[in-house]
Amino acid sequence: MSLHPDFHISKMHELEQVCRSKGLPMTVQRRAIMESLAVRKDHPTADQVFETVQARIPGVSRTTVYRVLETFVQYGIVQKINSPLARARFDADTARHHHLRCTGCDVMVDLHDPSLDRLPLPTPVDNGFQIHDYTISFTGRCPRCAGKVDNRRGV
Amino acid sequence: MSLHPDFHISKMHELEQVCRSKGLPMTVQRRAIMESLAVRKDHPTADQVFETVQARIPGVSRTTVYRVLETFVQYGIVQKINSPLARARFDADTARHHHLRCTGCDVMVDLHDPSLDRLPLPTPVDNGFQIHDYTISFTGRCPRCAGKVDNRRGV
DNA sequence: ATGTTGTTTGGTAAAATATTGCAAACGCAT
DNA sequence: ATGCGTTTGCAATATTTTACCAAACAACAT
Repeated sequence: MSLHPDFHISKMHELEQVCRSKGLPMTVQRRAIMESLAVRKDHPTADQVFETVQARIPGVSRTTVYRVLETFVQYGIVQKINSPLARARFDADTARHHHLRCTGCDVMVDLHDPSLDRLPLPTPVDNGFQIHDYTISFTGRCPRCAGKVDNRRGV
Repeated sequence: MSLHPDFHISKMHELEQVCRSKGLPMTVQRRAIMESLAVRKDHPTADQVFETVQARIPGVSRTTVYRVLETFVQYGIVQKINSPLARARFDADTARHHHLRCTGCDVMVDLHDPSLDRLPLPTPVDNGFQIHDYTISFTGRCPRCAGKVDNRRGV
């Protein structure tokens, strides 16, 4: 377990703090959505979060889940993560870390590795880009898919 | 210009070779789609490619563009690249390189930097992942957006 | 406890994005 | 030119995401 075992608990505290300091109401939906995301170690799409939240709040609207996730991203307590697939994926861990995606089953997990967190940031050269941050996306095979062939070559 | 100035020309040769060796017909659509992608320095979505191709082949179908891009990805002559946004983006450059995305306008450009291409690959530890490859996604501000505030915080 | 206020939610609709099935058209080798 | 297998375009469909607005809710002050 690379993450703090009580990660989702501290994440709920963070949510409370942000809501309080920004004057945002702490709704049951926001609570359930954050907890559903923070207890997972994969990086679900908005619809996958919706399915999980539905089990806890039967009448919840899909719209709400999409909207709340975007709100969380805007307040910096959830991040959208890099994926070449077409759907956005979300991650409650906003500290710098990296991701492993299995090219067999598309599962995504975290990689915390301090030695990868101190890459020298490229400086603005010919393109003039000011670089602020980065994440590394590793691709490979999870243990369950190690034997199979890729279902999505090149992705 | 970090890429070879005749990149799109050699890319067309590569397409011809792949089609020939795999027995794929070289259609005008495939030619136009590859060229439309290869001449760009940004990394368009399938629909953006469709718009460009439309200008050259007025009756082209959106379906064809989506389909051909996926075919190119399967044959390894185009890659889907990492983006936290919801839409898949495509890149005709399949050599290892990295990407810069502006958090202001979402433009994506390449970063070729050999010193970033030899990162030590993490070995399977507790998670058992066999890592094959990686790309680094840098975020920052392009020259045009350097002064503005982000339109998508945290993305 | 109760009311007030501003925000959020749910539901519907629709926009945006992506995929499928099939007949007609096309590329390529002969 | 002819024939074969593949690709294309179209139309329909599926999937993912956003917009709108009346009703419900959270927070705070009574």
